[in-house]
Amino acid sequence: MTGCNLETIRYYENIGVMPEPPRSSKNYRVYDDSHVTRLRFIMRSRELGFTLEEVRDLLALVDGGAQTCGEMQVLANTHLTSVRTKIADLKRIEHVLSSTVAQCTGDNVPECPVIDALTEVA
Amino acid sequence: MTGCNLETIRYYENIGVMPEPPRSSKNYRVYDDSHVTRLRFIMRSRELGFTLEEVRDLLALVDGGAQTCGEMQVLANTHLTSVRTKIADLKRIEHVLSSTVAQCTGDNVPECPVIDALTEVA
DNA sequence: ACTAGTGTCTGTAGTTGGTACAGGCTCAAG
DNA sequence: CTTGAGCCTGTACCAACTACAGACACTAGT
Repeated sequence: MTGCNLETIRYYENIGVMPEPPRSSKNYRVYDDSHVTRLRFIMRSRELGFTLEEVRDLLALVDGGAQTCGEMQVLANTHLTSVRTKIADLKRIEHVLSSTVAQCTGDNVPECPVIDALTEVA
Repeated sequence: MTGCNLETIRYYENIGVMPEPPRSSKNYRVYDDSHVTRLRFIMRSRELGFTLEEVRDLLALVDGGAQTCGEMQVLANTHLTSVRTKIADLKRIEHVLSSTVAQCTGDNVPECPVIDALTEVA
């Protein structure tokens, strides 16, 4: 239903972000709509790059029943900041790599700007 | 000299990207300039986001003694592509998050666009 | 010479977010 | 009654390190 790997669901149960579902007579896990909703929430959070620790915080607010928009906003903004930091880091890397590769002749010669860039003292 | 964590150097030795250095009489590792150069090469590669597996490939070319600019260019370009993919992914995330957070009132109320965004079926 | 504090040595366990078995039970279809 | 699939638990594995534990070595101060 969610497309989530079965072992991942059990992993989430193990680390406590998914509740232990009731069991059938033969000890099979029996999930209902509430589990599906919760799993989707987790999956969506993960897709947006929240760590499981952050997901735990988000869920704690939701579970608390008294979550406020202000509290959620703080968590989302904190994460947003780290996403922006990662983008900035990767852009720096992209810049260095692309400008270095652009200097390559691509020839069958041992001299190479990429090696120079990796060898030079930063 | 490199600022690299000592245990990380030993880890690199363990996985074979750093050579086993000669030992002193008391079994202490004795490094020389070649080790420093190689470690810096690895550290710089890691800073640019190459995985250790990719570093291994880069080093294999360098060690081969017959590396060509063309071969290095291929490795660097492959990595560059994956960096650009990561940037694109993060930008999508950044967009969703920032536009969602922008709708927050930040008030002390339970209704929250962030929760809605995480709960909605993608 | 003695002691304290720091360094190195090896080896193993922990981290994150899962994935991939092994070995065993259960179930539905043919 | 068999075959193939599903679920169960528990453990091991991946990257790229970090953080010990327990043992030995070295330096400085007394």
